[in-house]
Amino acid sequence: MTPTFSHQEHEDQIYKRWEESGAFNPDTQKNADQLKAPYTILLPPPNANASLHAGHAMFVIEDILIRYHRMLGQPTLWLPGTDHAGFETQYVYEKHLSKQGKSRFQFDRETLYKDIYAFVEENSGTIFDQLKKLGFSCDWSRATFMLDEKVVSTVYATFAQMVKDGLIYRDNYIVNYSPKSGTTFSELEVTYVERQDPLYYIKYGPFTIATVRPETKFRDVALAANPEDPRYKDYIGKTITFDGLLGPVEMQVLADPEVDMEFGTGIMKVTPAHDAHDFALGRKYHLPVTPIIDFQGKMDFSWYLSDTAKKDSLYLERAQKYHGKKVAEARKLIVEDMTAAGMILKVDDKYVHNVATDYKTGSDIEPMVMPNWFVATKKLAAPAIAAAKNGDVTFVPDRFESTFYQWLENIRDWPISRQIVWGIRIPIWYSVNDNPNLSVTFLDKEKQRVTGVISELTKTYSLTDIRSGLQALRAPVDAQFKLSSESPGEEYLPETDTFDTWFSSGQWPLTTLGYPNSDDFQKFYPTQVLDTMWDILFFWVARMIMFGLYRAGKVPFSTVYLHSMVTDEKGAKMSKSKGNVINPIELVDKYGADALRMSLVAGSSPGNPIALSESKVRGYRNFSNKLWNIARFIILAKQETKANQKLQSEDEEFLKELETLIQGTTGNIEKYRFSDAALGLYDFVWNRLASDYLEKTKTREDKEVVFSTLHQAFSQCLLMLHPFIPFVTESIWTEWQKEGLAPDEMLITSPWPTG
RNA sequence: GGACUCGUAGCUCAGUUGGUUAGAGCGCAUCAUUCACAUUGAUGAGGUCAGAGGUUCGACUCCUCUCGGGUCCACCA
Repeated sequence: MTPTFSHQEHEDQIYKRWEESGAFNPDTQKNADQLKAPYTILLPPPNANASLHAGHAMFVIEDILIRYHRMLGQPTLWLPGTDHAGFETQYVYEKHLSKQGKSRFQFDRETLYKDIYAFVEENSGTIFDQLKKLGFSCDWSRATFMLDEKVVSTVYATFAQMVKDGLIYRDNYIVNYSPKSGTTFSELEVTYVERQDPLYYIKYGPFTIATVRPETKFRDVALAANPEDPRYKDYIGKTITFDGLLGPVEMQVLADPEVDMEFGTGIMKVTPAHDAHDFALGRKYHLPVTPIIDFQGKMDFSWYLSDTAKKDSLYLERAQKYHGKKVAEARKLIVEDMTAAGMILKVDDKYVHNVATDYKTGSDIEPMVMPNWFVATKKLAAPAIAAAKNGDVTFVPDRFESTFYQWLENIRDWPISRQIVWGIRIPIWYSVNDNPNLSVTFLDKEKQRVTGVISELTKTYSLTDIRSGLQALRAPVDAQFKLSSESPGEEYLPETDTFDTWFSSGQWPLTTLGYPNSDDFQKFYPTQVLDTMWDILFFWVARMIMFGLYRAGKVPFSTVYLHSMVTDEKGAKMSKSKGNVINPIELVDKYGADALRMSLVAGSSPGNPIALSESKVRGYRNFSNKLWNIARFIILAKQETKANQKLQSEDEEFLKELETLIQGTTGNIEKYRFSDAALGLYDFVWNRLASDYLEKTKTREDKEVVFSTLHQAFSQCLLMLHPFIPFVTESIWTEWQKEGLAPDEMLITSPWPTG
């Protein structure tokens, strides 16, 4: 044995031996007692084309649990997989395209999908190799990709069931639309940023209204004031007339108690098409929805320009000037014109408000009305709340239980359609005969983009050409549709929207285990622990609980463990822009996987951040070396053991402490106190066993007693340390096997000490 | 605006239902030895446990308030 432990020399071959031994697979795991309850964890699927970051390394918690339960002799399954990460991946691919001077709009959706698939395939696989470097004992034979056939078929079956149960509906709804990304975002994916914008006080006949968005004024459909407001009482229910930039305007004044008398001037305009609050108000009072911004984020005045008959040339000129301009640009022009016309009474330059932005690109979100597929969530949420209340699912740390309720009790319906190609297509088809007003965008034979209404387009193009060049289809909210994974016939065009990523990943426990009839599902569902970071508690964990209960009638896991967020050494969140990202693989190469694993576990507690630093990793590398040298010392001190050895009191006391350690470590793992377990072992081995007992007994005459005590104690420590630092412990075990100091069974499948 | 969380040694953090002189790692200082390990060993310095008040025989631990970080949710045109 070398004087220092060289992780490079051992880690890869140890991993190979574990894998070849069949230990990772519950069907071939040698020590599995099939009569015992299986133990299962699903690895939260990283993006297929991702590479490892420090957050993934935190899944070491799962490896500890898996290895511990494997050593208890349970059939143990840690099922890995990868996510297609719809939006994320398409975004990466688009950047890749733009480097080649191309854009996604040059491809029909089917070709684009195939290209992205190939791209992902080429860039996938590295994440698994990296997880292996960390020593993760996943059953790779069961690895699942989010777009695998078995996943898609289960997702389709769930969707069909939900349609049948009336949980799916189509609606025109105000959504968070990002013109830049060209898709809708859920409430969770929108980031609000504080910003200072001018607040304009605009003259509206007898009133003054305050707004940061003067460009939408042309499509206001009403005014609203608080019924208690004495300033406007007399106007309520009346229609007022005044001159706007595009001619005379007539508008009704509504009374609504939600209007804040304190804000601005106490009277507001109502623009249902471009504001969530106004949309709700519009619904309440049955106001028309009148858009003025299109899906490219440009001003659309065609509603005004289409009828030029009775309009003043000045008005027409203005409308033409604004038409087709980007929102920000149009706002500038409109403010100029309003100022010139004396309509702007005051501008508050210091107005600070929160603006919704696209969490990915940072550009502004436009609230827009569009047809969407929705999941009615109330009925799904109720059983999930009940499951947590009656303890079917518990949270570590438990304070997350209340945030879980808070979210589920206020859950909103979930828009599940995404206007992107990369994902699982919603299995819906529209008959062009039944739906003459389908709006369609496709590439013709010359690869030119054509957009129009299907009843018109079919006069010029064949349906086959439209179908094969299809990019996007927008069906009216009341369109007739057919649910089917395959095309139901010649006259059908497919829905082009895909499911929100979380719609499929929310079914991960069902899809990976083969709901409803596979052996795996019968055996491993429900799983035991779901370990992830708290940031996706709602996105993902809550959805899995809802889907699990909905389809299988049981929560998919009994414990939700919310592991630490890995930060840099100063406690700051790692991010590329800050330049403080620590690459875990570099640390593994330098100090070994064990050292990194210990660093992430020791001193971390669930739900709280954990600071990672190189010096900490170095310290735990030294611990690996310490173990290695204790093992060497014991080999050198090897003695024939005699029967009826007489222990001295220091031996007995030492072994008693070992006993306490075993109980403590076991208890700590069972209670998810991994840091305590790891630090307890660290302290015992280094301080009690090596610095204290080993040093004190060097001069003892009864060497065989000392040897056997040390040998026994250190063996037990190796067993208990194995889930935390598997490589060095297994390496030592192998050396000891050569010396006849360890049994033949590999450490990974050796029995956990019972004390 | 609402909720959660943290504030303990220079740094990063433990401190399990309140109980004797508050702990670890790293860093620092001094010394030792090449002994299985210099990726070592020994010794040591360093904390009014953010502040104030309260409950208690007793508070780092429980309660209230204040100050200061962090996170999440909601969001007023």
